[in-house]
Amino acid sequence: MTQLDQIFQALADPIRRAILARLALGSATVGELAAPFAVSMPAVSRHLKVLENAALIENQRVGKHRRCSLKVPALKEAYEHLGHYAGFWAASPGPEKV
Amino acid sequence: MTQLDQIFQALADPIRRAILARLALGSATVGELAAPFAVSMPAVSRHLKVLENAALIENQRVGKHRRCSLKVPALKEAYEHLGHYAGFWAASPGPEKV
DNA sequence: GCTTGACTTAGCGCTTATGTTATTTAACTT
DNA sequence: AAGTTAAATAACATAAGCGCTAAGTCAAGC
Repeated sequence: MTQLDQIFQALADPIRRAILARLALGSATVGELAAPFAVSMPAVSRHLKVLENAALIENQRVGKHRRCSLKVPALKEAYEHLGHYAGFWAASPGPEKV
Repeated sequence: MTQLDQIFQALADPIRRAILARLALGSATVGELAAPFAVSMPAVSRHLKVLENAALIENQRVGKHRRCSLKVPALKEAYEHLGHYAGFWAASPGPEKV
């Protein structure tokens, strides 16, 4: 599984995307990240591991908490991959009124 | 599974990304798309279905061939989703020389 | 109308993903 | 030292993903 595979795979889950969106506002602990979701903490812990393996986040212990934060380069890589297709929608306005 | 889930899920496979890259050059039949890969035609057929369900491609029968082509809006949607994070790498140069 | 050619669908096996609860680890608290 | 809190890991169940071969569909050509 390549890096890009892992990144897109990680992005393919709504909880994980929500976690990234939350982290875009600033770092957070695992508990804080888990709170909004109706899944158990272990489930969130594993989502975080998926994100970490994709290099989308990193974390660091702070006392008994673990503080997670966004890791930008992987996001950028995915963005730039899709950017190869940018010519298609740059050329034409797109389906905004379709 | 949301649309965005399906799009990113579809993008998480190297064969499917290669198929999209190929289609970026122009439409192609299923056989043409399958040729470069060391997997069976049914496998490619299912990859195409995944891409189709994600609205990343569409296809149309032409005689006994099926001609596939890129569907831009879904691609754009994924791109724009990641674009929300663009501020992060726009602000700082990024790890190009790290 | 039967065959050929281009796919798709079905059925199977294997691996990966996701969730749960229970247990463990690690670090602060008293 | 014992307890509490934060999070990870283990063990398990279920579902989904991806591959294959074999069989079905459907338009073209003879």
